[in-house]
Amino acid sequence: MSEGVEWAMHSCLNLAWLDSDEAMTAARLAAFYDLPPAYLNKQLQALARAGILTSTPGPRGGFRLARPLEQITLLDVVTAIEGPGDAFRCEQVLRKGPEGRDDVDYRKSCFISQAMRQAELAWRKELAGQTLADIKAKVERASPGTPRATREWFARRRS
Amino acid sequence: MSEGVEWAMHSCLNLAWLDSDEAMTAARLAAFYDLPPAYLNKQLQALARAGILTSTPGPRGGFRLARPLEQITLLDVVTAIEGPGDAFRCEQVLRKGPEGRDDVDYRKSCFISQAMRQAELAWRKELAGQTLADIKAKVERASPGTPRATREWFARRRS
DNA sequence: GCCCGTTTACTCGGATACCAAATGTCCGAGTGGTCCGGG
DNA sequence: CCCGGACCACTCGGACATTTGGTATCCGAGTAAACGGGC
Repeated sequence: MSEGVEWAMHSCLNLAWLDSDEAMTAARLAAFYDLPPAYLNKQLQALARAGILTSTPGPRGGFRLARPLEQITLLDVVTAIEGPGDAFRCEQVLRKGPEGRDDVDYRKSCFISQAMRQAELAWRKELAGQTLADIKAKVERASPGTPRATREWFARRRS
Repeated sequence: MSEGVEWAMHSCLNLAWLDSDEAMTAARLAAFYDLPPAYLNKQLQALARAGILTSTPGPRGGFRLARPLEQITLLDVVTAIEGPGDAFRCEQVLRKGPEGRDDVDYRKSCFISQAMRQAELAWRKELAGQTLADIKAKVERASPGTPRATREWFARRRS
């Protein structure tokens, strides 16, 4: 799985801890975790394309959350970065076998494919069951100073 | 996910349909689905290292199942091919943050990491809940001629 | 005919190329702020 | 002092390198069978 998933989730949390009326630059968000700025920008673009963030160019521009964290599941973020395809992609090897037929979609009929799909479905269900708001609440419960510290760090780095 | 997982599972099923007292060559198993022989050999080696297959060199050598299908879960095959690592590998980006500490294992404490791990756990649980014997039974129920046809195909290709 | 040593052909196993995708970087289009001149 | 326009700095967005891992291939070590000669 791509590295950008982790970056995207943490950056979304940071965005949630900032005043939502001001946009945050990709460069600032990258500096917070010492990440390559241009590459994080690429990931944030993916989030924007997925409708999770909104992007505004020009001075005072940047990224901000497109909707409240309660409406952003972990699956949303993963899908935005990794794409909608399944991790296990059935290449329909049965078609090349001696009994293979061209008019059959083995992604549906092959029992191995079905089992793998079922497992990924369980994975997706778990991810869809947790929102970033849940994560945010857990973090604030474990270390209540995080929101204030994060805001202050970005304010100090405004220079 | 690697292509080899699909190849490995189908090849294990084919091995199960053959007389288990004779080993089957990687080249024959590859020819059944028109796969690159040397590359399938590589995947079968991984299965052998994982203890799923046993390999014997020399003439009349090849691969055979190391244990009955009932004791081979889909997770076993996936782990053998993909390795034991998680798909989502937490790079502990929090450590590089302003509040990051070197003596903390963020793979354990980070709530994002926990959530992703929980989802993968559900995925693994689904895979571990199904054995190749279950798949084999489903196939034989859907198309009972498969075992005989497979045996005959390999017998005909013995030349 | 039977046994044993040699040859031989066949298999896995790992070392070696190749290629696609993830990772990382750079520059241009576009926007909003800012500054300056005029009223 | 207030307003309008031009300039400018800043940001995203996509196009362009680089590196890593998956894909594919080839050749050697080792083994068991087969063969031939001797008893």
